[in-house]
Amino acid sequence: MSDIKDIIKQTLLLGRLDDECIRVFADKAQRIKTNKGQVLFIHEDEAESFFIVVKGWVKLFRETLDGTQAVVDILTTGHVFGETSIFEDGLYPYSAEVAEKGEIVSIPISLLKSEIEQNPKLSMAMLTSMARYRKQQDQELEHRTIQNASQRIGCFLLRLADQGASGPVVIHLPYDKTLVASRLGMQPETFSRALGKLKQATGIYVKGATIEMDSLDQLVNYSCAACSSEFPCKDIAANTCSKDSGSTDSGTAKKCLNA
Amino acid sequence: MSDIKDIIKQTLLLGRLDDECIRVFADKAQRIKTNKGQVLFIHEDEAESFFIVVKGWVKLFRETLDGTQAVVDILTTGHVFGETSIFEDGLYPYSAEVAEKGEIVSIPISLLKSEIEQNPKLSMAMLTSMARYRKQQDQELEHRTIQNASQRIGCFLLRLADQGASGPVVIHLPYDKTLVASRLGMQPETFSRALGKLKQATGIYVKGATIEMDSLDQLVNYSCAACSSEFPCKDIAANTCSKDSGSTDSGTAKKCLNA
DNA sequence: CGAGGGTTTGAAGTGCATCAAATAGTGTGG
DNA sequence: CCACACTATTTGATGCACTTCAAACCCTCG
Repeated sequence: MSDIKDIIKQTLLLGRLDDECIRVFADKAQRIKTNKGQVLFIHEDEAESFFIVVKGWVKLFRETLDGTQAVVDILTTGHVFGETSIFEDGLYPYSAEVAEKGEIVSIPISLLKSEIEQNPKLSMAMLTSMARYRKQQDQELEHRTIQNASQRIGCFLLRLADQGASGPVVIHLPYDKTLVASRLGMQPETFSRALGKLKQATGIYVKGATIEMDSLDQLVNYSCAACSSEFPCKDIAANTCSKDSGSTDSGTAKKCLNA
Repeated sequence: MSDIKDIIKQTLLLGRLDDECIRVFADKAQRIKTNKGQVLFIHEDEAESFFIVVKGWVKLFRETLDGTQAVVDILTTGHVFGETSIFEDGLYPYSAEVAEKGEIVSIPISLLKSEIEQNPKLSMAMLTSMARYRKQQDQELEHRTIQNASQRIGCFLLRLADQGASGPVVIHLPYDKTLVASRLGMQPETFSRALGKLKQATGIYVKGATIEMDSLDQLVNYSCAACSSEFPCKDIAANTCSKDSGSTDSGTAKKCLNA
C-alpha cells in the first residue's frame, strides 16, 4: 500500500510542492474505497473536499432535470477533481460518480483554499493544471464541432497510444465502450457503428476492448485531417504529474518526484 | 480617448492590481486600431504579446488544413486574449481575427510572464480569470452535447439579457447572425431556421438584429430545460472586471476600480 | 446454467449540413 | 436621391449523420 504522500506526489496540482507542504495535505487526507456506481458528490453541492483518484475510474458529469447527461471527463490514477470549486463559490461544478471501483483520497477544500493564498508555488501549480485542463477542453470542443463520430474515436485511440511508436500498435480501451461513447458525446449504438466504419476505413483490428494495427499512420490520416493540431499531439494526460508538464519555465516549481 | 490605464482596469486579469503595477503594464502597452478581417495572430505562432479589446469585436478560432473552422470565442471591450500562451510553451492556442473594427491594446507577453511569477495577486487574478473561462467552456461543451440549435440560440439570448428583468425585454444581437451561428457551432442557414422555430415556440418577435418579448419566461422554459444550471445563470461576462467576480473570497484582491 | 449487463444490429425518424437560389439590406458613386 | 454592387439573410430541396426504439447477441460471473 503506497503512502498518501506518494499519491499526492503523483498529481499535477500538488506533486511539486516541498515535502513539508505535502505533509500538511497528507495529514488531513483520507483514503476511501470506492465502488462502481457510488456517487461522490452532486453538481452544485457545497464543496467540502477535493479528491485524488488512487485507483479505478471516476466519471465527472452534469445532468439536466430530465436525466440527460453530459460527461465532462473520466479520470484515473493521479487525477485531481473537485478542486476548482474554490473558484465556483464553493460549489462543485459537476457531479462525480465511480465508474470503476478503486480508491480515492479526499482532502478538505478549505486547506487547499488557504494554502493556495499563501503559497505562490501552489497557485502556480494550480494555474498550470487549469491551463492544461483548459487546453484539453478547448480541443474537445473543437473536436465536437469539426470531427464526426468515427474521427473522434480515432483521435481518442491515438491519444491512448504511444505516439512515438512507428511499428505495430496495440491499444486497450480503458473502460466500457458505453462509457467511451459518452465521453465522446455519442450514443453507444453510434459508437459501435462508428467504430465499424473506422475499422473499414483504416484497417485496424478490433477484438473486444483490444485494438491492433500495423501502424498509427492510417489512424492519423483518418482523424487528424479534421483537427487543428499537428499529429504528434501527445495529449496531456490531464492532471497527472509527468516529465514534461508545460509549466511556465519559471524554474520556480521544477522538482517533481513521481513514480 | 480613455487612458490605457483605465482600459487595463476594466479587465478581469489586471483590473485589480495596484496602480503602480498597472503602470508597469501600461508603460509597455501599445494601442492598435483594428479593421475587420485583420488577422492578429495565428494558432501556434510564437506569442509575443497578449491583448485587450478596447472596442470592436475579435473572433478567436482554430482551423484545420482544409479551412474548416471552430470558433473558440468572440470578445469585446475589456476582454483579454492570448494571455494563456504562457502556459502553452509560448504558442498561441488559437488564431485571432477582427470581426468588427475597433481598437486593441497589445502588451508584451514576457512582462506578464515575469510579473505573474513575482506577484501573487496577479497569479490569483489569472486563476480567477482562467476559472471563469473554464466554467464558460464547460457550459459550452455541455450545451453542444445536450441542447439543439434552437435551444442554444435561446440560451444565447438569455445570456445577453438582463436576467433580473420581469417585464418585456429587448435584446440586440451584438454581431452578425452569421457570426452568432459560428459562435454557437452551427451553419448560418441552420441558425436562420432554428431562430424561426424558436420564434414559433416562444412567441418572441424578431426584426433584424433586434429581438423583443413580453418576458423571459418563455425563453427560459424552452432553453433551460436542456441545461444543468438553474435559470438565473447570469453568465459570467467572461474576462471583464465586474462587481461580483467569483474570486476566492480571500480578501486578497478585492478592490476593483472599474467604470 | 442462467441472469444481467454490455454490445451489436436493424429499421425508422430527426436534425443539421449542404448546395442552390431568391430576397433583403447596406454602402457607394453618380 | 437613385441605381448598382456586394453582403447578409432567408428559403427550398436533398442527403447524410446521428439518435431512437426494439430486439438479438454475447460475455461474464455467480
